[in-house]
Amino acid sequence: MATSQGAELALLLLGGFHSMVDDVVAELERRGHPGVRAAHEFALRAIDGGADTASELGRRLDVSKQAAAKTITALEQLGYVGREADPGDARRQLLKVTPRGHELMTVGGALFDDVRERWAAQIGPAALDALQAHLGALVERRAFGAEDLAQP
Amino acid sequence: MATSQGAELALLLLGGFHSMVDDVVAELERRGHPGVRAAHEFALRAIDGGADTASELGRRLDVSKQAAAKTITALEQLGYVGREADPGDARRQLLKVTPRGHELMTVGGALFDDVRERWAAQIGPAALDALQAHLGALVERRAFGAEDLAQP
DNA sequence: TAGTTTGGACAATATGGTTGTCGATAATCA
DNA sequence: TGATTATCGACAACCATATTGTCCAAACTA
Repeated sequence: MATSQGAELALLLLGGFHSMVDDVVAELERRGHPGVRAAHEFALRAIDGGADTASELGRRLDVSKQAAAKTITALEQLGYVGREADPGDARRQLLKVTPRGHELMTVGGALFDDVRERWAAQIGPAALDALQAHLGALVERRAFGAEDLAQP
Repeated sequence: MATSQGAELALLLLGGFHSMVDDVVAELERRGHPGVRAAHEFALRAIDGGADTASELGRRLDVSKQAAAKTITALEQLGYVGREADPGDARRQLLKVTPRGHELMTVGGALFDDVRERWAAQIGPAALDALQAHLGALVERRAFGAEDLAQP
């Protein structure tokens, strides 16, 4: 029966994601950001976007707060985020993206855009825009979905 | 700076994949195939497509043979594949998809197609076909990429 | 036949996720 | 106000899925 069209599509979506991410991560390594995972990138964006506590990050990333806390620890050890006590709430540890963290976001974002541009050159900018727009319509954005990933 | 268009696209690709897979896995559970992960589905398809040894499966899935072997063990325990000695090569353990395995492939494929149809209804069949075709052009199919996945 | 590849297994390890529990602080409401 | 409830973050135990490295036996190959 050959692979179903639907399964094929799923594989393409995953393949596309990995293709972009592998590219970006490899280049990031070359540009002074070794040890970065795609998940870090996305978590960092979420933090910068307002998820300033571990619990909130967990909610936005749709993972448990414990998982989020682990990611934060990693990000902290890599020097991308800092934590400080919240003066208004003694339970909270406020997260703040460091300058190096912002640098990573900038570089990472540019690299993602590079890949996207390469893709645009291949199938045409209009087609890619349409692809992205349609995908956006299909996938109700759950704030910031960044799960998965692997390869050390 | 908002999220870069490129990063956005990557997230959408991942989100789309997860959206399809979560749906299919949940429905599969309801239809008598509990414990199945998307990775199993894809591995099974690869095996049925000719990856009849652990090493070969690893190559096609682009993971280590050890990882492939573990997947095979899982698939075997779930009753989806069988192993038998290769009469022509004493090192090999030949893999064979069981009838239940084929049943899973059929049902799983249909479920993926269902999701795809729902998507087609949302953005129009032509748009979805174009999306898939373009994605296919961008992602040089590496035989059968099925990595990632998570949530127990 | 000697040397190299290959298939599969085992062990150790890493990553990234999960529950569950807990103490401390905040928030709510009776 | 004071008691209950909710939330934050941390710790522990665990699980799933990968990874590398090592190893042996079997199969090519020069």
